[in-house]
Amino acid sequence: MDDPPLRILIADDHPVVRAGLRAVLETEPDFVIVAEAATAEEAVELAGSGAADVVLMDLRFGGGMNGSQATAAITARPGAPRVLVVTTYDTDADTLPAIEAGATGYLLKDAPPEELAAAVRTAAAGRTALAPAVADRLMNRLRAPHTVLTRRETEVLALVAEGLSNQGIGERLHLTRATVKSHLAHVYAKLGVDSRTAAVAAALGLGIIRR
Amino acid sequence: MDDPPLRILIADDHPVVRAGLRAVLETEPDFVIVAEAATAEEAVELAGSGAADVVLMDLRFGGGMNGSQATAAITARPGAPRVLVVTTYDTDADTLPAIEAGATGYLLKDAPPEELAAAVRTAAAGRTALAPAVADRLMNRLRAPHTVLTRRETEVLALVAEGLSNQGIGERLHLTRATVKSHLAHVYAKLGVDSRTAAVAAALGLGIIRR
DNA sequence: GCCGGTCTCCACCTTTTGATCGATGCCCGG
DNA sequence: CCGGGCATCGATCAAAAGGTGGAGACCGGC
Repeated sequence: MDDPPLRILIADDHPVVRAGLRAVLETEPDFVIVAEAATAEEAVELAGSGAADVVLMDLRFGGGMNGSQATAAITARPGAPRVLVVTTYDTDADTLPAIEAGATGYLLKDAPPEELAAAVRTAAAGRTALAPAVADRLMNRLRAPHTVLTRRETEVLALVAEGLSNQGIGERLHLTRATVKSHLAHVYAKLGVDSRTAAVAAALGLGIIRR
Repeated sequence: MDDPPLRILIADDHPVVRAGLRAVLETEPDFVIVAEAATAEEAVELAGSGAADVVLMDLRFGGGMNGSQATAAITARPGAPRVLVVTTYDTDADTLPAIEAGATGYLLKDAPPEELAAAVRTAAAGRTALAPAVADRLMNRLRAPHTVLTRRETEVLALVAEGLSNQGIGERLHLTRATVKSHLAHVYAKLGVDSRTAAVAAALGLGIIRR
């Protein structure tokens, strides 16, 4: 084993998780943790210096840029390191943007240590490393092509989810009641529902809106 | 420093988090990690053996018993160890049951290592260790004494959150529309809202209904 | 240059919801 | 045994939401 070491950058806002990933990965003799980042911005900066082969990226940071945005920023550059998303969350809302952003893999934090190490090697080699649960969902996604709401529709729907009336939404967005209703009618059609509450429920399930 | 060591049990379904907590806590010379549990059931069993002074408890496990239930099971016994909840989630839906279940403290995983160690000592001494964010919310909770919906009201509200109409809810529960409306009127009053969608939003925030 | 999607708005009509009065029966605790 | 909370229903009325069938303006792509 005289291969060059595999250089890893850990990006997570939780000190405990950083320590955990470090502890798990350092049991592999050819892995070297070259840096840790506590914010997405920091991760982008450190990844840009070319010091790492693989970035382990969390998706949610306390504030500011999120993990998907950071992933996009990192992978956009030539000669960028591979980004392996390691997160707690396993929903469409989280996975899809991360994968679109150019993540090489997506693991869940409940993965056993060996799987984690194996995924890092897979990612370093440029191949995709997906957690089984994530892989499953992606397959389903391909079968049922996904609902795309326009920006305006999503915006209106988000306000519906906050309990506002059409009138209230209109005032908030400087629109008439008619326009709001029009947007909502389109949303209902796309989601296959026929009431605002059902739309909110469906959208929460699909990860179109959050919380 | 010839104090007896402080014996700690780590309960979390994520290997990475267990490794992280272990790594962080082992920097304290008088801390000893006596065991790790990957399920809530395992945690209850290990805590019952009297081998630990403090249990670090996650709230969400993959399946089966959750952390609050495990906390209740552990603290119910005489001579039980202190339970310190350490989790990612910071919502009423998570904190309140845990505290009611007898947790001595509640920390978030983004706490800095020193704070974590300090909290373990505080908990071991039987004093309450709360993350600032959690403490804040508890204060608010005391000011606005909490909403208790009756079983029927909660049941109706849950169906509203699924997008059913009053008529549909009535059919599902074998009630007339009038009864459903009556229950909902009470729900609105208790939650301080005036529409079904707002009620769903509020209830999700308060953890009265889930997902 | 025209087509399609998006965003904006209007009018008319039906259905649903919410608000406000009720009423009855049940059960539990003081 | 009586009050109060709970659960069940009724009726009425105004407001909101949803359905239908439009229209004009903008913009990007073929």
